[in-house]
Parts: sequence; C-alpha cells; structure tokens
Amino acid sequence: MKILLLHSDFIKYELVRKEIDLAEESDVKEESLKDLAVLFTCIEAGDHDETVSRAAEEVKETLNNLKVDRVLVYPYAHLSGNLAKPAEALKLIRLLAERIRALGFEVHRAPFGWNKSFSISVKGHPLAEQYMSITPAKEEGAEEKVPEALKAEEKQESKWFILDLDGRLIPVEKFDFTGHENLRKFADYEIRKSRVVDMVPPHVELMRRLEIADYEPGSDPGNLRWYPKGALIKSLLEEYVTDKVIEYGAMKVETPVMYDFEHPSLSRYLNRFPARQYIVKSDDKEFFLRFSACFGQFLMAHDAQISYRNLPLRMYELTKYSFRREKRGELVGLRRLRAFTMPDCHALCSDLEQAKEELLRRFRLSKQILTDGLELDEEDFELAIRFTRDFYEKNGDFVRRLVKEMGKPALIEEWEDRIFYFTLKWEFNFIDNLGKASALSTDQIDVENAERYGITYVDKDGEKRYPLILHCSPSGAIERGIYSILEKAYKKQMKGGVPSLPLWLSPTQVRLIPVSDEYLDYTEKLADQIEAEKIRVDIDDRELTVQRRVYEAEHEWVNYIVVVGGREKASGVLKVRDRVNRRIIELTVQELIEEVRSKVKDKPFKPLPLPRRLSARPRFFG
RNA sequence: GCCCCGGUGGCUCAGUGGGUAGAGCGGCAGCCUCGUAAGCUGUUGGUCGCGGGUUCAAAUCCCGCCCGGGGCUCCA
Repeated sequence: MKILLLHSDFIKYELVRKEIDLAEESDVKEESLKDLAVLFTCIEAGDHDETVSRAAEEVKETLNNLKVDRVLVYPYAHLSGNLAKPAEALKLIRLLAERIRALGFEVHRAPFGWNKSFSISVKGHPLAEQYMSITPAKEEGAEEKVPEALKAEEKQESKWFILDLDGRLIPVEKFDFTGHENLRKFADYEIRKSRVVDMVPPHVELMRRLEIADYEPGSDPGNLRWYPKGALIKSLLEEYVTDKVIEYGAMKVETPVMYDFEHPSLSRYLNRFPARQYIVKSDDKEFFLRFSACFGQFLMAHDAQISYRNLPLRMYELTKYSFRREKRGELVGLRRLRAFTMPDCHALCSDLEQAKEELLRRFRLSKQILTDGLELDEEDFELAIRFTRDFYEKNGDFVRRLVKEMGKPALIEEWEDRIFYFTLKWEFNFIDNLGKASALSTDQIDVENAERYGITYVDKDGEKRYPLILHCSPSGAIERGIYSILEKAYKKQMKGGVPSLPLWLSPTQVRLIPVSDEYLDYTEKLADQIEAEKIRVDIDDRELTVQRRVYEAEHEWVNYIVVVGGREKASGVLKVRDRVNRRIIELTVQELIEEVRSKVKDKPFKPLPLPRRLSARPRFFG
C-alpha cells in the first residue's frame, strides 16, 4: 500500500466519469473540505487487513504530529505499478477509512472508480508532504522465483542503431528506411512503438483450419495439440533441421527434460537467463523443466575429456520440448508457446578467433535452413545483432562481416554493460502480418558458462582452459517455423497470390478425384504408382460432385489436383491442376512424378499421415 | 501481471428492458453418378466456458475463476 499524505488548507474535487463497473455510487458530484490531511492512497497486490491496520497506525502517528483531526481518503492509482484488483482495493480502502475513523478522526472518502478532477492547496511546512509505503508481512514461500536477469533486463538501457552495408552505424531515428519497410517494422516492434491492430493473428486461424495444430484446453496455455497433418509437417521439419546440423558436423545427443533446482551450476545459470520456469515436485525435491538444451549438454561437456584437437566441439539436440513459462498475455498461437520444439546446437571453441569463424559457418547454415527449408525469401526476415559496446569496439570488422553476409542493413542493439552471459548475439527475425517480430535462427557467444559449469579443454601446453561456448538454434523453434510459413502464405494471399505450403511439407502433394465409383480401381492403381515414388497422394472418393471436391482440395492447399475418368484411363494423360501456378497441365503419371520429385529434391519424406481415401478420414476441426 | 473485447451444437455466428435456445456449414440418411472453387431433400446435434449469487424465473443481471484475442496509454 502506498499513501501520499498532504497536509492541506483545502481540497476540492469533482466527479467526472466512472472508470470501471465497480465504481461507487455517489449523490454528491462535488466536494470541498478545509484544514485536513489528504491521503492519496493506492492498494497494491498482496495487501490485506493487516497491512491496512499498520497503515492506519502510521497515519494516526503522523496526524497527531501535525495536529490534524480531519482526513480525506482519496483513491489514487498512480502511486504503484503493482495494483491490487479493483474489488479488493475497494474493500481495503473502505476498511482503511473505518480503521482511521475508529482511531478517533473525522474521515471523508472520495468515491472509488471515478475519474476525478481536483484542486488542492498544500501547506508549506516541512512535514506537510509525506510518503508512506506499507508492505504486507511476508508469507512463507509466497515470493515467486524471478531470475536476476529478468530484473536486470527491465533496468538495462539499450542503444539502437542500423548498421548498413557500408559499415556505417546509424542511430535508428536517423536512418532512412525507404526501401527497408520490413526493417522499419522490425525496429518499431523492438523499440516498442505502439501498434494498433485488433485481429486474431492469421496463422492461428490457419493452423486450425488446415488441421495442423490447436489449443489444448486440457493443458496449460501454450501447450498445443498436433493433428496428423501438423504432426507430419512438424516432424519433417525436425528431421530436415537435424540432418542439416549433423551435416554441418554436430554430434546429436539427448538429455533429460528436468533438472534439480539445487544443483549449484544450474541455479546460478537460472539467474542469468531471462525466463520463468515450470517447476515439478517429486518427493521433497524441486525440479525445473529445461528451457533449452544447455543444462544437459553442459553437464555432459563437464564430464567429458576434451582436447584442443577436438575443438570446435559441436553438440546438438532437438529439444522436445523446451519449456518457458511465458507471461500469460504473451502467448499466441504457434508464435509464442510455453512448450516448444527447439533445435539447440552448442559449439565449444578455443578462442575468439575460432568462435568467430564458427559463428560465421552457423550463420550461413541458419540462413540456408530458412530459405531452402522453410522456403522463406530474404525479404521475409531481418537481421538483428546485439552486443556489448566493448565487444563492438574490439570486433567491429566481424560485426560488419555478418551484415555483408546478410546482404542488407541490420538492426543493432548495443548494451553498455554485459548483463547476460553473452557478448554478442544475432538473430533472424520474421515480421508477421500484424507487424510483430519473432526471432527464428539465433546464435550467441557465451563467455561465462564454461567456467560456471567447469567445462575445460586441454590446450597444446597441457594446460586446462575454459572454452567459449556458442549457443545456436539454426531454425529457431520448429513451431515458430510453421508460424512463419503460415503468416507468409497469408501475406501472399493478401497480395492476390495463392497461399500454399512448401511442397515438401504439404500433407497431400497430389490428390486424385475419380469422377465416379467406376474409376476408383483405376485411381487406386495410379495412386500406388505415385506413392511408390515417395509422394504423398490421396483419393477423394466421397460422393460429392467433382466441382465440390476440387473446391475442397483447393481449400486444403493440395498442390496438384487430378480428376480421373474415362479420358485419362483411355489415354494415360492426366489433366493436372497445378494450384500454385493456377493452371491445368497435361502430364503422364511419370511426368507428374518427375514434376513433384524435381521440386522436393532430397528433402526428407514421410508417408501420408491419414487414410488414403478421404471417406475414411475423421474431421478434427470444422 | 494488469486493462479491454470475446466464449451459445464439431465449426462460423444470431439471440440480452430476465420468461425455458436459432441459422448456415459439418455429421448422418436419402436422391443425384457427376469432368476442375460449394447439387438437392430430410435429419441428428446444445451442462449457452466453469462455479457461486440475485430472482417465482438467468444464455441474458452481479461476483469469482478458466480459456482465446488485443493492448499495456488510460485506470482507485
């Protein structure tokens, strides 16, 4: 509870309008009082009867000193950023007035819940203005575990720049964003200019309509359910990213999802990471659910025998899941979750030179995964680089090198001091249809954790040394990858294009529609032929008109739609509706197979996640 | 976390000066056997998010909670 006490000659206030439903009724619209103490009062979350009693006592003491016997309790929200709920606040403010009255004072109260105007004349003596803060007595264990880094982040001041291709570091407000609209949106988002959008994010509607994923009311918010089509898309992406990271040279490992809160290295690291955790109790121990693969991999590296010859040492894990208890209001669809799938790749490096070289390789790897795998265009994502001033002063060339690799200007955030465990961090950020930015790929140079976890390698001279650790998620969370694919598709649709999924991720790549039952057998044979070439093909055998089935295939974003009837059976030539290019082309089965194979190339393949015949499929949504 | 908006059949939504719930789509049944973006008819289906309160009577009013969306300026 906060109270600003003003010893006043007079106060006059007027009710303007009700601010909340709970506002107190009042017959008097205007009130003025003389020779009194005005108590601007605000009730904070956690205040209770006992807080009120102590406040009343403190007020009494002050009033006695001032020799005042008249007070006005004036509800005033602005004294705190941590307000109690209105109903509770009203209750306690009434109670406060009663308590003060019970101590023998004349108590007036300004109605709660109104926007009011007031004029006040405050006496000039030294004790006329007093501020009181009454905090509730601590209840055992009531305090939430908030990491130090979270608190630090709120205090940290950042400087924002754009680093252009010529290596100029330009303060954001002076940069000409012409031709860099996406970067402007990104900068606006990061520096938190207010946005006025009021719609359900497009990808949320799509993820449900396309039966990819959905909210699961039976779980904690931000923990989703994945329908067969979504599970397919997700596991294809997982496989793709994993293959790419192994190709780059990482060793794939697996580590537990929960860790002991009391483990010395872990508890210190927790305090350096800006996220809240899920807590799991088992017997009398507390565990937290991992929010990345760091713990498992670091503990593994701690116990390993590592020579400088083994560096850079690359370890990879697909964390399914990583858990972060994000604030309730932050959760949205596939963009921000509490349980998500994150590829996490660490690299132990001997020194900064090796780290920079490695970072560059991973930068290229990440870019390839976004453009080749997610099929994002380079205009779809923006580069952000964040570093401490000191790092930039010593490694400016390297930072400029990253921007050159990107091929367009990047947003820069500079910190005066190092509050996190890293000195440099870069990200690729996707900007969605509501102007919101989300980090996809990212990498960091960690200068703290090797020491914290006791991770060492032996150098040429036989000396134990601490390596630098890079933390990279080459794609970002898999869910977020799907979010960006869907948002991109919607963006395309808004520009008059055909929304679609990358062909290799499409649950149905080819749909066959027999004109009648008569051709079902023939259609099945075609499907067998196509399926044998690792193409997901299905058959819409439902008793609907051809037109209707084509309509639904379009709606489902099926890439190739083939109507099968007598003409096809006779000639062997298929009329293939190429949805993305809005045309109908004539192809033999073999040519159709080649068309699809030439586009998916060597991407991972998994079979159709549903019965081949649509008549045998349930509907999960809609 | 706080504020605002929303939650009615599987989906999209209508229905609030309190009087016992509707439509379209889907599902099911039937007709139609169909040639590239919604064929026709019938029928099924609802603890009106959950809990409490007010009332003779609550989807509707009040309180709390849960879930979704948006915002974090304002607000005692």
